[in-house]
Amino acid sequence: MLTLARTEIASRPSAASRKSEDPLGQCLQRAATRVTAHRDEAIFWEGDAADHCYRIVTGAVRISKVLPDGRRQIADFFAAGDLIGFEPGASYDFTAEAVVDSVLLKCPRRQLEAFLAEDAAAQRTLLSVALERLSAAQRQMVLLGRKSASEKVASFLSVLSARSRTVTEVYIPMSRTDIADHLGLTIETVSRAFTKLRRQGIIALPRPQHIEILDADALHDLADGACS
Amino acid sequence: MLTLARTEIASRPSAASRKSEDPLGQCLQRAATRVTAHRDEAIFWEGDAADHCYRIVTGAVRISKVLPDGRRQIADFFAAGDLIGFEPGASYDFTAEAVVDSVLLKCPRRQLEAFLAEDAAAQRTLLSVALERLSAAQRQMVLLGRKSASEKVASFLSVLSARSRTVTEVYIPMSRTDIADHLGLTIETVSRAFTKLRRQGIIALPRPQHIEILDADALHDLADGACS
DNA sequence: CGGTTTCTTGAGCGCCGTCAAGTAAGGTGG
DNA sequence: CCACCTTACTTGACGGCGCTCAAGAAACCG
Repeated sequence: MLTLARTEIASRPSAASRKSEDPLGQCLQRAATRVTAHRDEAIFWEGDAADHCYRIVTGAVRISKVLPDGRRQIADFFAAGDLIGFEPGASYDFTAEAVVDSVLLKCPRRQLEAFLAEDAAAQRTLLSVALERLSAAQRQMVLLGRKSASEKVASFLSVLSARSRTVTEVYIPMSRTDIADHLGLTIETVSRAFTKLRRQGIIALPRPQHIEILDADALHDLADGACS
Repeated sequence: MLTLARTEIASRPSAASRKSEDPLGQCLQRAATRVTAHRDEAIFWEGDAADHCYRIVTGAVRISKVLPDGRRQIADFFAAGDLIGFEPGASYDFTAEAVVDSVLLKCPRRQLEAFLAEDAAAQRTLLSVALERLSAAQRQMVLLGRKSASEKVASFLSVLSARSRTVTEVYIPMSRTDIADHLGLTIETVSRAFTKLRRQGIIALPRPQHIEILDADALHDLADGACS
């Protein structure tokens, strides 16, 4: 089936996803079990005991927090190669759910902790990953706090295209609801922003989950807030 | 002078700020030089070569990113004991400025890197700090993306009081502009939110930079989005 | 005490959220 | 392959929260 391949976001060029800098790989290979999570299925919930870490093999995962009245914020999306659920405390402080049908390696936390205690290089890699994510989180804060709806959507597409294998043709695995909850908007506003970008000739939308970037420069300028 | 003591935010109860879990201390003591930064003075700029790390001795520091047209987002505030400027890449990806006159320990990055390579415990501590900050960043994303102006200000005061030595009387070292840029609001909206909390009897504002929390439960409920 | 900066308050507007309807896409069974 | 149903996305009208512009009040400092 070609569908599975198309539903994947390409891995980010982060340290952990490259074979040559993947000291966690051997640990996970030995101690981990293979699990699957179907579309919209939870991998773990915020507040659960953080007993396991997960490495995404195929698919895509969203991590989110929800307010008592249901308002949701998706902090980030992850793809093949990424590690999730390695927590500072005893319990997960966000919920992780599969965006599309996904396969993961499930590794006991104690096992990973023990491995890290003996392998300084692996620990250093994990520190780099954490710092990289912190950097991404800060960019997302600028987006959420200071960008307009159009700029938010342009930024999102910009990041997605950078992660994508094909730069101009980008497949969007997540729903408009997920995009809205990631950008601090409503689905209607996201949809209107897409339409606006299409009318400006910056993107084409052959199908809702399939965009083509027609003017990359304009998209990036808009994303970086360098437009009037 | 009592003023200096009053202008400090109390240190967070993070791992790195406690003496017993401070393996970085000895490294910094040996290799670091003492520097001062006056109110609103930059410690380093986004894009500069990240050659040094800093540990705050006294005072308070804000880290921020600015869009081309001047829109600013303050990602976080730091206080005595906190380490800033330890970057994943070759250059700083945010600007650090003193909120009040501050004293810092300036340590060459190479020195710290070398120290970390030999001390696994210190590295583990740094990983914990990074993960803790990532967790805080995710909470801030919920705030920026999904909370109302009143909820944002209530959350801010809630965090500030948790970090403060005295729980009910809280000193606010930063300006309304800083608060606004941290919460994704304007100074006018921040001011109006303060007034609203005062009229609701949740806080008192004897002076602009000095608040008293009269109803902690109501403040926390509002901060957590558990109100109508 | 005067000057400067910071904070507060007010009036009006605009972006985005809400509510509602319409349209397209996808999946299922005949 | 197509009718049917369900779900997801798009578009429109309207209102409200928060931004903009402007003035006034308070705090801070020499």
